[in-house]
Amino acid sequence: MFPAQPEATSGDPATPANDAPGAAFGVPASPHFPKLEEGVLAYWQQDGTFQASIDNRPAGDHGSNEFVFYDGPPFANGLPHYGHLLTGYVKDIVPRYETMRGKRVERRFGWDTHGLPAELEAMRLNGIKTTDEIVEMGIAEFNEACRSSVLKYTKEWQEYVTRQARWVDFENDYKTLNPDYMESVIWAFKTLHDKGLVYEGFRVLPYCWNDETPLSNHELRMDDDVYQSRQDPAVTVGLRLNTGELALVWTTTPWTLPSNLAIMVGEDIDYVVIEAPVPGNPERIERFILAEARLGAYARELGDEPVVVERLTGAQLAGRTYTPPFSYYLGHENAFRVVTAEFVTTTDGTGLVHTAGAFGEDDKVVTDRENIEAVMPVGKDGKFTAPVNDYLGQLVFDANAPIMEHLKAATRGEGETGSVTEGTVLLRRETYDHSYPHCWRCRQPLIYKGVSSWFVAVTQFKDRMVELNEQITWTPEHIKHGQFGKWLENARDWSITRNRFWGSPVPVWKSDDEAYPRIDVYGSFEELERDFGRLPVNADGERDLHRPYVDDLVRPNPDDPRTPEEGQSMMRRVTDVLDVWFDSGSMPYAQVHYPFENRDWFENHYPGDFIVEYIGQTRGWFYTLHVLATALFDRPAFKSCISHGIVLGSDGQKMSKSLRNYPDVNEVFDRDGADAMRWFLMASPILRGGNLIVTEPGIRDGVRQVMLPLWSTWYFFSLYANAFDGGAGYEAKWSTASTDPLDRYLLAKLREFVTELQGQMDRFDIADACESTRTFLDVLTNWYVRRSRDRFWDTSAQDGAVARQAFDTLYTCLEVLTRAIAPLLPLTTEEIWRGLTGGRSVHLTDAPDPSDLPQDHALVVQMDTARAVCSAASSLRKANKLRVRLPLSDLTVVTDDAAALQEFAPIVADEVNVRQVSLQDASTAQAADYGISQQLVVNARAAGPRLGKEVQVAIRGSKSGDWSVTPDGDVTSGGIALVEGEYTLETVVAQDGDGSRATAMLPGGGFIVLDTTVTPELEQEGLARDLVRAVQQARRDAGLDVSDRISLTITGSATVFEATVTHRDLIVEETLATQFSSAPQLDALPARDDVAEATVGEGESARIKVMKIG
RNA sequence: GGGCCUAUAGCUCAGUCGGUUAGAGCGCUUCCCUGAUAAGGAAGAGGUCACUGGUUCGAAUCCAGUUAGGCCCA
Repeated sequence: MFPAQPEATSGDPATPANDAPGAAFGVPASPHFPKLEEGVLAYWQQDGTFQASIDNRPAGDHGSNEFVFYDGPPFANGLPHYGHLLTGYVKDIVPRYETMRGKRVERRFGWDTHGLPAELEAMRLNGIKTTDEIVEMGIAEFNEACRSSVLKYTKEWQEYVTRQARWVDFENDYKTLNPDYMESVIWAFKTLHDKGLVYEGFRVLPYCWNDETPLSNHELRMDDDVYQSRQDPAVTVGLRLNTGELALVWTTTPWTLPSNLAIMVGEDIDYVVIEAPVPGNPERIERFILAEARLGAYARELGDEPVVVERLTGAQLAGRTYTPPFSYYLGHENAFRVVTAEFVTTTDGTGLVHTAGAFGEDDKVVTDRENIEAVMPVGKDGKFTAPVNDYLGQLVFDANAPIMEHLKAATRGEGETGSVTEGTVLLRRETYDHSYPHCWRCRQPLIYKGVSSWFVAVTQFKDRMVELNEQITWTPEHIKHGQFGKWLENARDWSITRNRFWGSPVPVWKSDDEAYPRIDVYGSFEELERDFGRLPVNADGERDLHRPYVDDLVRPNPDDPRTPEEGQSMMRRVTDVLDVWFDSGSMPYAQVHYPFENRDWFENHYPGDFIVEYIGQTRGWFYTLHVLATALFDRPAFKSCISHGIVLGSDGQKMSKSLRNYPDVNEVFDRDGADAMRWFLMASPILRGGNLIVTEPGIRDGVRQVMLPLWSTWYFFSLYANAFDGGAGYEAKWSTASTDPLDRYLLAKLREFVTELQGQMDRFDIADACESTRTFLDVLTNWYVRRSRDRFWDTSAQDGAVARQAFDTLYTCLEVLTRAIAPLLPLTTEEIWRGLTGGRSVHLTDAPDPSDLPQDHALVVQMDTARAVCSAASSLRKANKLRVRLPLSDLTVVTDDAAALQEFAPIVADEVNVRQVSLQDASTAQAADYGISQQLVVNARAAGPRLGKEVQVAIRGSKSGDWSVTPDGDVTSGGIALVEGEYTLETVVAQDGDGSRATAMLPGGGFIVLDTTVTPELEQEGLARDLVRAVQQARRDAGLDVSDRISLTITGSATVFEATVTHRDLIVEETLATQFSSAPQLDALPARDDVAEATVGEGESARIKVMKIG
């Protein structure tokens, strides 16, 4: 009996709506998939199927049989959304598939735990806003709050992931906050340092002087009102070039002028030198340089039409030197030159930009390029420090006023000038309204400021990164040399430190006295213990590399000969923590605590075989994995990568909780199920890099197109296998021995499907695999099962041998199919496969081997032709208004190899309801018979290269009929001679035919002719079939089971009566009537509830009464 | 402002090496079929392959530019 494993599902999966046709011994006609899925999930849980699927497969020597999958760790301080589910499904499908292909695939779940989001959440929960308050609260307590916030939703995550049927190991997971993980991370830092690939420098960031902390760009976008309108003073200052002119620069941050290091110009911008008097000093004529496009903006100071003395481009200006506006950094190496920069525009200002290096991101890039060392005379409180002694202790914004006063005084040659240099001129001061960033916490205006940071010198090995990228397979392909490749080519050094609290520590200890410099870098607990005499331990006495415990490790500076009493300097850790991306990029080795453990394993499992994340990770995880892999191991970190697109809400916008523009995840699980969602996401273009709009109808579509057909086939099988031999049932077996053409076709088609599917899965082409599956299911249900139905209840001939073959074939097909697509629909296939075979789990089996199935491509092609014949014939019936139940005498099929279709003639005859299917070779068909003619088709692909332009003439000739064939077989079209292979001659038929027949072309060549003559005899049989149909409907309406025997009464006109007499056997057999009577008088049956009325034949009325017997 | 991607039926998307009649699913209209299927079949309507120019005997396809949208960077 099927299902062979009734306990596979818990409870009764049948829906209440399904009581009419009756469940087939426990297999419901229309299952409630979510409930079915929960049953399977419970079974896996209790059976330990997941672990068994791994244990089943040997790892091989040095893990040669392992497929290595890296889980990109999510940050779990929120609940999972569709994006997580999407990657989760891919992260499940690929390992499941590889497992069934014989590989051992360990899957460890990973958690990303460090970083700013955790800190912000902890600050919010504790109602604090500044880093000072964190220190006040205590770093230990604060970090404890971070730790609990990032692990807050792990339980929910586990539930979601389990519900989506993703098999992943939560017991043996990795967390970036584990001491072992962090030890590997500092090992990586130290290794990079030993290779000379990390250095300390400045990083320019938005900086809040009030909270005394740099902000991330992420924080800049925190609120819409971070950018507020603000009035600032703007000054235009002339700086004295070595060639004598005054280069005019414009800035809205006068306070950066004391730190000026260079002037930037646009290479292709046109500049002019003009002569004009100095404002407030009319006798003093100077030569000024500014962009020609900006002349008009300075008409007030320079005159409407100033005398242009010289014109030159930015490129010509570059290289000149000048005297800085203030004298603090006079003599600074490489500084005070005119340099070119791409971002200089002439939309405002003067077309010359002053740069102070460490007070702007672009500025920093340019000064780095020019080897100008940044200066930083502004302290962490935003106040000036040495050597800018004139404004010492003043907040930079407050210093704007005295700075401008000093410039003005120097220009006029009177009053206090501070440290303004000789010859510097203030041309204009104005007030400027602009959108300016403010701190999202304290609302004070931010400044851009260089802060100390450690960098990975990516630029040193980026060429190697580009080379190693060639070894990676990307999906979609264009990522390789596009988004990712371009990013690599333009890679900059990576700032890896953050002046924060919750993260892996920067393992660098520095002397606290510059007089006795020393730097120590540590890469393990052991090294720390060696130098400090103890390990960093937390309050519970456990090894812990987090702050503040690691900061407690302090020791005297060995390079300082003084004694502690003499004030010996101490080695103290730099207080920064590492960028969280350093954590996640370290995941391949850190998750196994390499190199402290698992050295051998790691060496043989790196690079990983496969990763998947969304396309934005080309700048994130994909990138940091690649940087660290290249720098540390000179290998790529992964061999193959899918970067998928973005999941959008139903309105095409980003998913947003407030807009409620996407269906709730749990609602979908509860209503449609995890396999339905899996199918929806996996069959979509999102895995090719496109975007995806999540809609409820889209999800249900997959259920209707794939899951229901698959299930219905299984239901059909179980229904009739169990009903076999009067209910005794038939134990179908795995067999490919059937000689029936439909069976052979199905198995050959199945083989081709499995081959195709595996090719797609091997390429991780999941979307195409889904499409192939959908196409095959269509063949299975809408051709094979539909055309084979009567064989399944034909238990008469040869002791039911016909039915047995059909059952065995369908069993075999379902068994192979469920194994083939088990990764794509793991829950549904599990239920079916277990019901079918009684085995433990489809996921413990091997993927199907195509060679177990018969190969017969010719048969597949022929059957597909037969299907085309049926389709064309149906179209003719429709055009001639001849219903399919009305039998016709003949359908003639004329094709090139008609004999090959002989085997399928009965199938076609039955499908299109004709008495006879005549087959005729095209070569022997007489033109006169059907009004056929020949048509010339030019093969442009073949003829084009030889004929060139002439081919168009030949094509026009073939279409207009201007072509000929000589008796010798020479073909000419449009006057152009064609040679063998450049043309084909096809037989065509007039598309209409005359009154007694209808003709139609077949898509692959050939045509069909349908005899449309309706004789009285055919008319009568058609009527009888109408009656059968009406009786079947009556059976259904009466709620009878398909195998119930009935007593049948039919009444109607004389025409109806005669049909029941002539076709009594047909009616009785088709409707399982063991008692039958009919009468030539409609009213012989009264019009009552249990009597059905029907219109049959050409408008004849009939009454039908059906009664169950026994 | 820069880089990358996308633009094909009402909707969502395929479209191989450039080959002359551009496909699928969904939706719509009409008809048909139904002893598994909340189904199925057929026909029909629906296309300036975003636009402009170029290369070519021939362009949805290759090239350049334009427009619109998306992602990332600035």
